[in-house]
Amino acid sequence: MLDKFHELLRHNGRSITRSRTLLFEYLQQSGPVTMHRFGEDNSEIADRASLYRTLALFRQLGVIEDRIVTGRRLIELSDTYDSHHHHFTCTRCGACVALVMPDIEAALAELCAQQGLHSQSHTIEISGLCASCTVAR
Amino acid sequence: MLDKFHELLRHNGRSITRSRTLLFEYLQQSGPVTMHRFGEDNSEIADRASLYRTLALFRQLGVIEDRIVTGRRLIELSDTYDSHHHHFTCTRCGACVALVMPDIEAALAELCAQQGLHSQSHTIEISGLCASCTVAR
DNA sequence: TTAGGTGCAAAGGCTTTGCACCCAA
DNA sequence: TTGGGTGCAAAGCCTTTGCACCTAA
Repeated sequence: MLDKFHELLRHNGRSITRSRTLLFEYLQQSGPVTMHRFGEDNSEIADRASLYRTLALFRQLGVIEDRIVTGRRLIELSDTYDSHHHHFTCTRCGACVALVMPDIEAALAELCAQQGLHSQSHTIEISGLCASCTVAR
Repeated sequence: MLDKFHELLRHNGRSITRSRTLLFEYLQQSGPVTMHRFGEDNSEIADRASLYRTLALFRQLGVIEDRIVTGRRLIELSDTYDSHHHHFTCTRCGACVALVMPDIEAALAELCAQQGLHSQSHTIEISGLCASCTVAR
């Protein structure tokens, strides 16, 4: 994944810098994070202005994507740099479960195709009660 | 829908004011809008501070929801106040197509149920090329 | 060597807050 | 009548920009 990332930078004529590499690695292990958290966790690695510039570059190159989950905006690696999955968020305890759903994704693409739409990417967010909370209620 | 909205306000001990009603009606006919657009379109109806306060109230009462589509944050009525649907956004021309997919939604709920998850709500966002842009390419 | 990248500080914009006045109940 | 709602202006933050210095290639 890191090699792929470096190759992407090279291919786009961008430098492979220490901070870009560290920020990419951070996102790999952090999972979805808020901008606030991202800034706090990486204040040692780069200046705030550079953090914003780096995220802007990552977005432009398709390395990261923004999502809103339960009203909060999150930053996370795009599918190309992380295994493709979706999330179920529990509205009671906040737990987040990863879901893989190849069949449903295929059906979505098919539905689009029927209407002449060429689907390239998608996000699916589900919220509700997780198993423990369903029982606890 | 408007009656339901007024009932919600009453039920929560909030006043039914002219601007709240007008802003609700605006959202009904505008569909998803950016904050920028929302502010511009409603500058005559209320002060900017009131617009923010009204949106905060609408969020708190579950009247509206925020979403990110193609990187932009949009404000729109939640399913309770608008017919439930999802969007396909064209990455080339920005066109937005509403999609209804009852079968896929049922399959999603079923998938969750198999894992002990009780699905309450979901959002599905798809992006790609619309019919015209697929041809134009 | 040099074009792109980064830090620092300042500017810019969006959003929130304080307070006095207004209006729905 | 009166407590919530709104307008106005100021304050707060988050994000971007300008510029000089630094570093990857």
